[in-house]
Amino acid sequence: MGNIKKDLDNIQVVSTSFECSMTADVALFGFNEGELKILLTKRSVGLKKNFWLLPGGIMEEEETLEQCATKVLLYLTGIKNVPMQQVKAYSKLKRHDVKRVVTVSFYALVQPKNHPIEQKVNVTETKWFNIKELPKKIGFDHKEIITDALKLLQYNLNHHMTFGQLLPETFTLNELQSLYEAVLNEQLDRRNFRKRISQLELLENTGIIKKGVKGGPFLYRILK
Amino acid sequence: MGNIKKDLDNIQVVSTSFECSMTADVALFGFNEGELKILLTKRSVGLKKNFWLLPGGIMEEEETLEQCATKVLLYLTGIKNVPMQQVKAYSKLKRHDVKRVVTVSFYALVQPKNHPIEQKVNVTETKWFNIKELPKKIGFDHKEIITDALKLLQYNLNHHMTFGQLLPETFTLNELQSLYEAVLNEQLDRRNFRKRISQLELLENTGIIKKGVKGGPFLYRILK
DNA sequence: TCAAAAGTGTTTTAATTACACCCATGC
DNA sequence: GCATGGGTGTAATTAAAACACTTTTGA
Repeated sequence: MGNIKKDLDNIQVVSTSFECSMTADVALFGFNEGELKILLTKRSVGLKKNFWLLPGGIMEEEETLEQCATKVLLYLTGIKNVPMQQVKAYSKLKRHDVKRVVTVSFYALVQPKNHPIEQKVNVTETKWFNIKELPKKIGFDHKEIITDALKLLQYNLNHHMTFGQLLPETFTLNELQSLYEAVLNEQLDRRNFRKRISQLELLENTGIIKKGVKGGPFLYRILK
Repeated sequence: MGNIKKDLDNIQVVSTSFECSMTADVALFGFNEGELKILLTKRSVGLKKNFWLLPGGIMEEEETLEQCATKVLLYLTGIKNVPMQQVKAYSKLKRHDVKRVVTVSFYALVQPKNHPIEQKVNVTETKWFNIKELPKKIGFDHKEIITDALKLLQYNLNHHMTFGQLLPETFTLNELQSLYEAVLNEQLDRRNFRKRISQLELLENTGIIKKGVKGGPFLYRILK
């Protein structure tokens, strides 16, 4: 744990305190074709060029971690206007190869089709991966970050029906159920699911029937 | 959100990246006389001399945030060998008066009687406060940190019966119940509580009866 | 017209809640 | 011996799980 005398002196924040680079990493989940996806990038500069990474980048002096997360997502993928949910801080000593970097992870939820990926500077490839089929070469500790983010997403969906922008503004109950099934990775009984959702009283039936799909399902929206 | 061109350049971690002081703050909970307590300190140096603060201090180059949390608790209070649970990162721009400081909070659980407070350098006063009777003048954003830590403690106790060292190694079921009641801030039915606990199958009856208390209650311990 | 998906209720089972008496111990 | 806390079970309620047929629509 280092030198005790020095630590004792430095426990107060003073001008000589150790400083550390901080980054925000974003686990961006998408829902598409009944599958839960996550967006990974390959960078053209810096370390880990041959590894898939979460969008992430360093925090500047005049921004919070939340703002940083929003910024890096925009700059690396062109995606914006997505609420961020903090997950966890990671501070292992050797997690970055060159220097000490502490990262704080966030997750965010979008529909991929609403956010066509913009190829950005410093990025060679950006791709949606099925959460069940992640690539082997994931850089840094981003595999662990993805796992932790998914757990929190599962918890929040299950307990508060928070699915952000994973679905369009109006959606059928079957679309909602298949989202639950993809996120929780389990099959659900249709009637029990609908009963459970309906007694939360968070949705309203728009009265509009979705066209182009057999059965003529109603579209629902989140109750304001 | 600052200068876009500069941010684009700096999204990679490079030698010129912004660096920031980081601290770990510890919400140390104690259980005593049927009440949930939290330990706050007044510092003799630095800012917020007239404010109560959580034990906390800056992270050094060669330690993780978890190690830092362990260290600051030891140096400010003499308390050691307590597992830490990460709660959340706080990164508001003006949260520290002098310079940019990002903190990550942890909670830990002890019995105050096992950890007599050692008056440490840089500390003028250290005191256990009933969680329901916190002082008005709490510095920085530590009030918010306490609230968030308590919520996580409540969740973890309720869902996983994780009460750390809040109780001695052996304890009666009534002691356990009154811990639950203090943490969750609600009354529980004795028979329903015991049924619920017993079907978790996490405790074992030592067969030993606790002396000095009427009724002759059995002592239990956590099953290994 | 037929294949595919939507919509809907009831029964069974499990979990939670409410509730009262006798026993053991310390004072 | 009596006041205090310890220990225990059952009935009632509520929540969760299992389960099948009819209707609607697109192809």
